[in-house]
Amino acid sequence: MRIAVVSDGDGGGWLRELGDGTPPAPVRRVGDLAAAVREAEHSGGQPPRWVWADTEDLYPDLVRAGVRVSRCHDASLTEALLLGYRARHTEPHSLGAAWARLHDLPVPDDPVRPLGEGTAAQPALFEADRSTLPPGTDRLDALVEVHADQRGRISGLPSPDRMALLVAVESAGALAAVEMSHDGLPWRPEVHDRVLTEILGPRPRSGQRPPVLADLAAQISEVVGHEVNPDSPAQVLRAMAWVGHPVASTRSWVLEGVDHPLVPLLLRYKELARLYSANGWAWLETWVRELPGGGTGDGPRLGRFRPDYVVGGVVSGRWATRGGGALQIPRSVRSAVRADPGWVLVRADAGQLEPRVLAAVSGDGALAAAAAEEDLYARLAAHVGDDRERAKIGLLAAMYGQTSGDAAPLLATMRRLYPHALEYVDAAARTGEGGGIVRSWLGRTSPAPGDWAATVAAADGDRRRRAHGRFTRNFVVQATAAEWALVLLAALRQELPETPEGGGIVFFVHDEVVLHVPADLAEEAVRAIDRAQTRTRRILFGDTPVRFPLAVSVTDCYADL
DNA sequence: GGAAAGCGCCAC
DNA sequence: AAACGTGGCGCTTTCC
Repeated sequence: MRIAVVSDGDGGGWLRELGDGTPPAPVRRVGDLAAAVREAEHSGGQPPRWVWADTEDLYPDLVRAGVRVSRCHDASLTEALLLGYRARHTEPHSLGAAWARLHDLPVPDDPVRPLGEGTAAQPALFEADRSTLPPGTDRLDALVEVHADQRGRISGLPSPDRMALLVAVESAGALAAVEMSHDGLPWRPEVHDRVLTEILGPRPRSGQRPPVLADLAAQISEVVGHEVNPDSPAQVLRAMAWVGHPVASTRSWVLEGVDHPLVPLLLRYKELARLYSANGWAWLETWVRELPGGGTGDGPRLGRFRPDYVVGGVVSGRWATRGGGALQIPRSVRSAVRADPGWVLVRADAGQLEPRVLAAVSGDGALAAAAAEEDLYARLAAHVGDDRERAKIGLLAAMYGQTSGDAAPLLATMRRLYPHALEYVDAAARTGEGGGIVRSWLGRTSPAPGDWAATVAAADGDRRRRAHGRFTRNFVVQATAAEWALVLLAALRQELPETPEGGGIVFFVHDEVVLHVPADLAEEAVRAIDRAQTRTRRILFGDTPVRFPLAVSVTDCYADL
């Protein structure tokens, strides 16, 4: 059963059951939307699929009210996928935009979502309507109409089941994203502060460098013979030339090739300055919130990092985040990620996901045989007759479109041993070089290049064509890997046991999920992960021999993993 | 004085 | 060993 729902901006809303082929049920007005949703969700039998305009608008308030739903149809994300399929990525995809296109009316721009509008913001129960529908339009009618149209467009596709699955898991991902932002990644502020102080020295007043950085900067200036700001690439470039070692850039790997006492100082400065500016005390204050009452008594101070996830924020279907740099938590501060007392972190990490995906989608028998193994690259090395590291470089080069350096001779070997796999990515690259679009396994579509005629005619047209070929070459693999991760996430939401508030999936990044569960639920969580991964492989690739092994570990601290 | 570009590093 | 895909983001410099 599907139930369309809109909120009234004041805690209540309207619901309407959607029958398959039968006339829709009458509209139901409810004063307490969260209570109505909770009731329908637990009324016995299979829970409904909630049809709504935008998960980011509706679901955070439900989650704050303590309500979780199992399934939804996010009309906005669905519209983006369907527009993308027709290579119309740049067109607005809100409910209002979809409705306007149905009625040949001017299409409104998508609303801009400023930072922190997710669950990170302070509770503001059922915020004002953010609809892009024209004033006076019945929002529930519009939603029902757009939803019916979307289902029709899906069923008209060459592979409707795949797009239906993609829509379902994209929507489930949106639910998971809101829940993860709400629960947050457990983060100990005092551990983070201790790490920073050990590496950088005590926290400085604002505007000053921490002691260790200040000392390094002074040493650098002393070696050069005059004041140098190591944060300025231009000044570092001049300083290197001044000491007799001109370099083309100040990138670390370039400097590493230079033998001069200035180099280790600069490299050390870069490393520490990065930590200070990207994940230093300012980051900690901005992004980690202590739980109310979490710091009482002798216990540790419990905090939460709550990034704002952007589902579908990357063309390939990977997620982006808004603020906090959640996709790049550096190893040096991961020791601050600790389970609460009595709880554990369960991490599941898909190893070698992209080559396995390539084996599955291309149907290459030899690569699939290697991908049936726990360590794909080791098996590859045996095939190729080379060491593991070089076999790995060869395959990655094939997927990324690298042609120079070490990879060139390896590629020829790869092409001979895994012809179908190589042809799969080569074909995608050829399409891209010709200005065409490619699709993932479930039908997510690469954006069409901008004015292609102008691109080709440009002075560097060849370079641009090849760059677009590398993009489409990688897209077919990366976008399908992202789908695998989305299906896993959706399956995991269903398989996981109920946990107390704050438990469940708390972090997700490309091919890795982190759960936070009471210690006595750890074993059950590990079993749930195992069931979810089995379902994921079967749902996506049927009876493929390819395995997608997940490294699962249970621990107190993310740095241990 | 703020926006945008350029650089560089972090993650997968 | 170093130019090969997707991103976020902070700092400096340049532009208006």
